[in-house]
Amino acid sequence: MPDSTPKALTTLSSLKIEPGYKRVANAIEAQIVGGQIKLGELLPTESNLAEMLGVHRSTIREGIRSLENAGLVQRGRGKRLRVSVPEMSAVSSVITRALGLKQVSFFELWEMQMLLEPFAARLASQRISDDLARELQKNVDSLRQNLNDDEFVIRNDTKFHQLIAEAAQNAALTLSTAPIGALLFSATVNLYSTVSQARHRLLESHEEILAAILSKDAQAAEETMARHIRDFYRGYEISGVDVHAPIPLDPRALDLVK
Amino acid sequence: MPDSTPKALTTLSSLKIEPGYKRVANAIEAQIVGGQIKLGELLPTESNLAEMLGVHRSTIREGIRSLENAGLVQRGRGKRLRVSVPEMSAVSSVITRALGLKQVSFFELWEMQMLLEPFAARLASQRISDDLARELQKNVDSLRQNLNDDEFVIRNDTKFHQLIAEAAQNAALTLSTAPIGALLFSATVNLYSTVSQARHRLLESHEEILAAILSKDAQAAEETMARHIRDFYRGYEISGVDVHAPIPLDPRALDLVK
DNA sequence: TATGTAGGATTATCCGACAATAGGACAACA
DNA sequence: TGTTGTCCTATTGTCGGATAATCCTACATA
Repeated sequence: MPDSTPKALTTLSSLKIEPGYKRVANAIEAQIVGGQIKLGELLPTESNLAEMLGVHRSTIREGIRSLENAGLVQRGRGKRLRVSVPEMSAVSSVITRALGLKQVSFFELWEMQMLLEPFAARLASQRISDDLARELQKNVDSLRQNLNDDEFVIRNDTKFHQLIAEAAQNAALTLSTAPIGALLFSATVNLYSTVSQARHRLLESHEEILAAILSKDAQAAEETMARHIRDFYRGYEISGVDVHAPIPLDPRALDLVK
Repeated sequence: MPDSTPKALTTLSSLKIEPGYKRVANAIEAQIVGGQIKLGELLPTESNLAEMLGVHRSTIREGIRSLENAGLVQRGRGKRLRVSVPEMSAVSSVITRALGLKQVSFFELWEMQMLLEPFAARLASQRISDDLARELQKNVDSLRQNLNDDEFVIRNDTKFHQLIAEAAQNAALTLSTAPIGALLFSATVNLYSTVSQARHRLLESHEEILAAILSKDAQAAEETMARHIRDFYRGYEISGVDVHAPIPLDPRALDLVK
């Protein structure tokens, strides 16, 4: 066999130039990240950008799509492009999709939840704002009243944990918990219809956790939440699904984070 | 003041139809997420898609950009579109950018790191593969040899934590830690040049952690890592920067996750 | 004060064309 | 045999230009 990789010249960098639409995206992104264009400001019109960067308007449009998807710009028919802080929801749905396609297992997600949620509950008990406290209270109240509506229960549950994450006032934490919660939705869809007691235990747990948070008892908040998550695991086991099998990605899970 | 929100008709859903490119993106995404198109397969050509969906090729192209950015499809000049699992790096950079623009503080990130890293170290000590063990060993060795190259130290440090997260074999965990590590890079850039002892302590810590993981001592792995992260916090404080100020987003941070 | 209307600005979509690249088939050559 | 050069075709990348749909503002009207 002849030497297929000669010693010299093995470290040549590819001199391929990036396609135009990607250069457009990078250029605009750099302006935003670098702070030359401030948040909330308007971008030049597509026609202007095309002129400025010396490419056709179609190319500009393709480049901007990338940024739009990442949440860096918002656009609308007839409206100018506006620079915006990426909505957490936009980012969350990217993560959710990725994890879903990555075929993560229930166990992996649960493991993370078991780490994050009690921590979030502890922080929430110390930092929750009056507004969020009210909203959390309302959330639990409405759960009590709609305990037999499966769809409602699941959405309400997701929202409950989302509110607690928010109350913890840590953006990185919020961003980590949201996709996990959304994905576990897929796993929970059939849980409440098969395990009838589950919904009552859910309500009790939420009430306990709420009480602990409102009374600013960090220790109790952490513990009740931990118990709640462990309960969740048992419920899943009882329903008979393999915890190590990849979670089937339910399309509704993506709506959930939006 | 007249009633600006009449009682009836308050729950009308917006009947705005989505623009074409978004419908295109959704349609293709649904096919992928739903599993009709398997990973690694080729998508129809742009022209075919245009014909199938009844829109112009330009519209198809714009729709596909969104998916490309999210990492769902890969493309290249003259090459057909290929469906792919989102690269973790693509997702990480979206998260990193979002958190950066969201102006998160060092404290927020550190708080998360303090939760995640010791946990990752514990799992890694129980689950690490031989391959990763070797790579981790090599990582620490090369740190010992390049201890005076600031840029190298920082990249090496990021990689160290990334490897441990991988070793924990939990995709959700990896995805949470990567962006946090990358962003803290921005914060660390000036640390080692100002605090001269820091780099030696860094090496010692990494050696300790490595030893704990390789000997599969979960307890020690968790504790040494926790100490390491706390050290990091002290170092940052000493350098005199306000831990609650938003982290300035260094462009290199985005390269780091790629 | 609220409602209707006109006009310009801007994005959304379409049309059709050409350039650039990838990939394969095949001949020429050492 | 294995390498190189040359063709061809399929496909993406970019372009120039056109039209429709929508937003925004100003102004008129009741």
